[in-house]
This record gives sequence, C-alpha cells and structure tokens, in this order.
Amino acid sequence: MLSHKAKYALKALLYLAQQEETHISRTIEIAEAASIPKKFLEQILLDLKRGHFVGSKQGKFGGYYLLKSKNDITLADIHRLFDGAIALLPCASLNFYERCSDCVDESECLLRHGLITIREETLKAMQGITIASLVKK
Amino acid sequence: MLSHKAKYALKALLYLAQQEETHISRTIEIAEAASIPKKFLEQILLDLKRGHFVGSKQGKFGGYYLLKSKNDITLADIHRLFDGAIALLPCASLNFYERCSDCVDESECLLRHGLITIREETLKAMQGITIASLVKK
DNA sequence: ATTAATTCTATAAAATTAGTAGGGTTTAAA
DNA sequence: TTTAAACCCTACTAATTTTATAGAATTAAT
Repeated sequence: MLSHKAKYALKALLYLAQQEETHISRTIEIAEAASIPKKFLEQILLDLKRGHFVGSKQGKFGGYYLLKSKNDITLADIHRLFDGAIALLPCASLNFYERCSDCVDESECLLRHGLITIREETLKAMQGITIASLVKK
Repeated sequence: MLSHKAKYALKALLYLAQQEETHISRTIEIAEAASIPKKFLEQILLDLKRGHFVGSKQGKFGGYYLLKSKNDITLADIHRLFDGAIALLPCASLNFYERCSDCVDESECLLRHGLITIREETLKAMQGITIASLVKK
C-alpha cells in the first residue's frame, strides 16, 4: 500500500502536469485543489524537489512546477522516493537491498527467488504508469 | 513490503510443505528450523489455521500440518491474510475496498485508474507464486 | 519596508508493528 | 487419574513509523 505521502505526491504531480507549461503553482493552490493538508504538502513538495521531480521559485509569486517531463516520472519513482523498496522484502530489492537477520544462507532461501520474480513484474508494471499516462486517463 | 508476520507465515508454510504428508510439526520445531520467535509464531500459526491453510492437532504429540494443497496456497493469499490489500490504495482494492476521504469524485480520479491496472498485474503475479512453486525452487 | 511565498527544524499525536507474558485447554501416555 | 506436552487465547508493551502541526528563517518582488 502507498503511504498518504506518496498518494499526495502523485496528486500534486498530477495537478502540476495539468497546468500550462509556464504556470507556477503555489502550495496553497495545489493543497486546495487536491485536498491535501497544506503544511504536510509543503514537506512533500520539498521531497519532490530534492528528488529533482519539481523545481521551485522562492519569494513572492513563487511556487512549484514540473522539472522532469510527465513521461519520465513513473509510479515506481514516487514509490521509491516516499515508500522505499518496490520488492516485498529488502533481500529481494535492487535499490534498498538489506540482508534478512533471520536468514542463514541467502542463496538457499526459497522465498527470495519467488520475491525477485514478483519484484521484476511489479517494477515493470509500475514503470509503465507515468504522470502523463495518468493524466491522459 | 511484507510484514514480518507474512514473511514468517511463508517460511512456516514452506517448512510444512517440505515435511512428509503425514508428519505433524510442533511450533518449537518450526520456530527453530526457520528462526522465528516461538511465541510470535504461535499467533501466526493460529491465524493460518483460522484462514484454513493449516490444520492442527491439540494435546501431547500435537502440532500443525498443511490443510490446503501446496499448489493452492499463493503469495496473494498470505499477503491478504496478514498484510491486507494487494492494491496500492484501498479505493483500488477488490477485497479491502474503502473510499478515500480526500476524494471528491471517485469515477473522475486519475490516480485510481492506474492503480487498478497495477493491482491487476501484481495480483496475477502473486497468484502465480505458490508454496509448491517456491519449494520446487 | 512590506508582502507573499518557499524553506527548515522541531514537535506531537495516533497508529502500526513486532513482539512478550501468562496463563487456559486439550490430549495422550504413564 | 495424574502429569506432561502441546495448542489456544487475551492482554500488554516497547519501538517505530506515519501523519501531520507550529513557528521561525529565508527569499524575491513591489
């Protein structure tokens, strides 16, 4: 399941993607349009900025805008940024690999093999969903 | 990600699947073989029993055994029993459907459509992984 | 200077997770 | 019929994560 943070991030990105290219959106504007608590959204937008998905303009008349193309922001990206690994266990993860503390011999683990299969399929599916594909409905 | 409970459940089921058909496994035996805290495993086995995946024999020389065929226990089943919905949001779930409180009009939600696609693909993949397929390596 | 916006850090309440504790109940063997 | 060995059940707890909120600092345009 997605955290609220990830869900709100996606909704915010969808909002930005639907504005004109040159438009700069204020946090409060996004928050109201997408029913997201404003102060919470502030943090989320900063995370998206640190992840180089959005850019910002500070000061009066400032706000946020898409930095990457809608076609280059995938569900997998946002999941990883806010909710971490796509895989079902850290030992089956590419980007968030961690050994299981209760694992005796990883290469012999019956579970890991199956979970790597799942990760591959889920990842492919999540990479197929982009902000652009969602906006196009 | 899977919870420890779901992971332990899968490891316990894998252990049971590798025993002879007639063998009854004690909790302590599974716990030691699979490095699972015994008292925690007790709860998990009870949940598996309530889910009709395993059967039990009480009293002295009692224990647990597989109730369903290894081919009929899927990763999707165990995920749902311990970790709930397969879908990334409750509004995109079949078995754990819930409306989003921040959603104005669900039929118009751009996110939901994509998440239903993901759920369908993930579910198919997870239903393809059975205890039998994991044991066969 | 003033105003309006982002940025940053700290805090807090609520929920979830990962167990632990301590019995109660059932069964079978001695 | 007593006893031991196992499952069964409920409650509790400590730690972590999640979901925010608060308030001040910084930045930029007028």
